[in-house]
Amino acid sequence: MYALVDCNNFFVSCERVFRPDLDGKPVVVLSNNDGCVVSRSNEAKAMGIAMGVPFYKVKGYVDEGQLVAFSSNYALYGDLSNRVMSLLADAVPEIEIYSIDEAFLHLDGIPLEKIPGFCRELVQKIGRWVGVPVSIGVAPTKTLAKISSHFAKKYKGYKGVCLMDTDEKRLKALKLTPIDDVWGIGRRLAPKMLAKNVRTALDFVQRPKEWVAANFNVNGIRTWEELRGKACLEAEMEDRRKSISTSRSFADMLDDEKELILRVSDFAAMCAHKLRSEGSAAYDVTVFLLTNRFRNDLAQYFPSVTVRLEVAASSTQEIVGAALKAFRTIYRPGYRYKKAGVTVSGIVPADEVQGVIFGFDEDLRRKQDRLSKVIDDVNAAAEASGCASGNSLLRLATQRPGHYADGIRSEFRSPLYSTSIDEIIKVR
DNA sequence: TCTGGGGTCCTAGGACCC
DNA sequence: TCTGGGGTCCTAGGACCC
Repeated sequence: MYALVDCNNFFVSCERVFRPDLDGKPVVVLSNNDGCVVSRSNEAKAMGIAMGVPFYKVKGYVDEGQLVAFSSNYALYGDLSNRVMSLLADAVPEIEIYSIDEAFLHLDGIPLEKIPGFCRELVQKIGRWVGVPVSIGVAPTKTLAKISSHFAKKYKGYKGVCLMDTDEKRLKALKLTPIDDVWGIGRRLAPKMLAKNVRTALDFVQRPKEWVAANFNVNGIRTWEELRGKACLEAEMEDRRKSISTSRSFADMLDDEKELILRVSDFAAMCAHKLRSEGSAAYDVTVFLLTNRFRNDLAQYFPSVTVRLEVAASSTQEIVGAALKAFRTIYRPGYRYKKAGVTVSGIVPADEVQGVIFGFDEDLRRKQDRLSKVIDDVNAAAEASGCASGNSLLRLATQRPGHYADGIRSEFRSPLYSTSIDEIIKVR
């Protein structure tokens, strides 16, 4: 059996850990730049606030005092996520962390009759020790465990744990699950299903396999098998990410080349830092620019280009250098840019990088890597001591001066309750 | 006025090879 | 006049997820 552990309204719940006065009240958390609603308390959902709605459409409620909004605080959510995940990892032999707020547990070895008690204890432990409410769905496949967790979340009677251990329960749950709530059926497939008169998960599993194969690709067939109780999504135990991105929308549109160079340099430096922090190096550096797609009255331009390095790199100088080279080939004056980003891919372990290319300067590479390590160490020490936060005390001259969050709206940011030493002292 | 960010996988078509 | 068959790799675009 698989258990899917899912944190309820995760970002909102994280904010409430330090603001218990907000329990039972309508609360939302906003995306970067205070753009969209990305997490809602049950009370906010009940007000009709949709997932992903642009914030300006509901800001009126905040002004009237009917709704509390928070800018996103990823340092806080990341920290609480780590705490939840480590409790889970201690409880079972195998865990797959699926996202910041979800994990699959493999329950092999736990007798079926003990699973409900085991899961309820986990729910209570996480509630007591971290303060975040979680729901657990248990079923023979991951897709069914997802559905099971929806029931655990939706109906109070389950007390946070729903077990789907018989065919009877499975079919009943499938009947109550609209097809677009199924994991793997998204924005495009759902209308296609409805057009073919498949309205619920039960309608889908009742179709013959040949019908599924004729109408959908292998993912459709996998979803169908999973819903019928045959597990076909294996553990993806990849320990190394295949790509790393850093991108932001700007509070205002930018057209100045020099200003964009500062931003692209920052994004590239952040990618390089993330690469080093997991002991990786990358061959490919992609830069993209986007104009404002919501402004039909303005000229649109969405260029993207990838530069391939001869030898995988992770130093700030090399990644930023490649990103600026890429930027220069796509930047066109006369457009107003709303967003830019850098992605590094072709990721390999840093210690397997070899300088076998003719003309590759291994001595220079060693110096660059040593300099990057010094930059990381100094910046980490600066941040820990509170004299520079959120960004690098040490940075390249092509990066922006000041805080990296400058020029990005975050009007409703909560304090760094759990990761800033000053805040931790206050809370205690 | 104001509309996020970070990932993965699959597939079709083209380039290239023998 | 008549012009094969089979394979791999890469890429862009599309789909999905949170």
